[in-house]
Amino acid sequence: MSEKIQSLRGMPDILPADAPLWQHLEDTAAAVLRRYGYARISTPILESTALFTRSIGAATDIVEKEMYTFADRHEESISMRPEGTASVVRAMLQHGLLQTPGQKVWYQGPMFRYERPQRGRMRQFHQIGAEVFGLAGPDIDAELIAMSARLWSELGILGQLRLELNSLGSPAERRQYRSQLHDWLAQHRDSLDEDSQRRLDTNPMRILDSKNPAMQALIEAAPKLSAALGDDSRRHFEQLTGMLDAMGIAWQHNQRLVRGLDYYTHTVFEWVTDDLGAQGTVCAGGRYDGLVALHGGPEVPGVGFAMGEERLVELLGQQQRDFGQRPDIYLIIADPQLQAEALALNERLRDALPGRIVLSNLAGGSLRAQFKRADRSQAQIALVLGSQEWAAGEITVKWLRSERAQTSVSLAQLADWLQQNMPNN
RNA sequence: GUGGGCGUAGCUCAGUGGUAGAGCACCGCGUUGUGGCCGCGGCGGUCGUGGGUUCAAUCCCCAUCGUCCACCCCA
Repeated sequence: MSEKIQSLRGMPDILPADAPLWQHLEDTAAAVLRRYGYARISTPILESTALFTRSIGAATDIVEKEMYTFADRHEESISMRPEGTASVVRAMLQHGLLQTPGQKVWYQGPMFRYERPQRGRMRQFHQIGAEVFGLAGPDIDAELIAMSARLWSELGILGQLRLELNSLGSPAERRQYRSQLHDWLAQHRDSLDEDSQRRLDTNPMRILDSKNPAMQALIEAAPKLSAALGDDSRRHFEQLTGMLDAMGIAWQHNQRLVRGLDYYTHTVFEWVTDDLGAQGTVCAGGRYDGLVALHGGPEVPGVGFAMGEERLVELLGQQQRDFGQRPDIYLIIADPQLQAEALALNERLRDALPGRIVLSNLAGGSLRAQFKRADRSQAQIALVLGSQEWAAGEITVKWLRSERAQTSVSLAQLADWLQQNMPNN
């Protein structure tokens, strides 16, 4: 007796029942991205481990303990991508696509992080992301954020989200603030909780967004990041917020928003909801001006974001909308002798009505059983083909979702008749 | 990696130290050419797995795996 094999922990199947939600999200996102001039890029799931350690930061949790890393058959260390930006930068650079400024690309696909699963956090999860290269000004930051806001609005979830915004300044300013913060926190080491003491030397800025209530007073008293910004950084941020205001996009300045990845500079932002439990960030991004150079490329600035599809799908699922597409026609075969004729008839209908969903009853069954299946399929119309109809060159049309009277239509005119009589939905 | 909750039918869950039930779903019949509502019948479980206590364990104990939620981290 063999044991049943199950899917790996944290790697869920996405079942047909949820497919319409995913399809709606991905279709909507693709359409919005297209309207802003983004082209799709697809990169491999496996990359050199060094790509991620270099860009995400060797001291981050993602690289330290969450990557799926292993040696391939030639003992090269390879990793499954934990996020999308590093791969996109690599691909753009590798193919010389950064020569012209203003490249806009987007991607969609699975990412992998070895974490303990919980609501909104899986080991295999999916992101849709957008990246823009070669534009340094706040205008593209603003357009990028506006594009995300438009997507939320088209998905009907804008009201559940709030935009949090911050500036990390230039790499130099960020570095300087980091050490200033570290020194200040080190003086208060005794007031830090266990987690924060551990973070003090590895990633002191992360202490700022600690959830521990006992830490809040200390965090309030700590030196502010905004005070460490130079004139250029401050102007970038002010121009960005001015543009957001002009576009009517509400935002909040969250000085504790520091983001997890090492490569961010200047603008960082998150779209957050209270409707998903502890993992409320639905989309996050920012500017990464040093990243391309870090990978041996020219000094090309970049900015982008990534959204978590699982989290957005859950949000969409909370609204009781129906994204599924229902069949239009279900063909009932009243006489088993007519199976071949029935299949041929439906092929002709599919030729004539390309926009319609046309089902054939398969595997026989009593008329009663076939009607039951037709009803359950949610089809608008049941067609009944039996020996009586066949002899007369007709077919029976029965409306399943309305009280319209059952009728007979000649087979020769069936496609035209359906065209004229079936409502478009 | 840490803490807590939960594992009984496809799903949601009851239940008892003497090897199990409901609702929904599914199949059939009531109508030998008509679905939905209703009625009747049926299919379906090694009670997560392994060990221990006991005459006897789905129930008690231990371990293990899975799952959910939170911490951490992050989309």
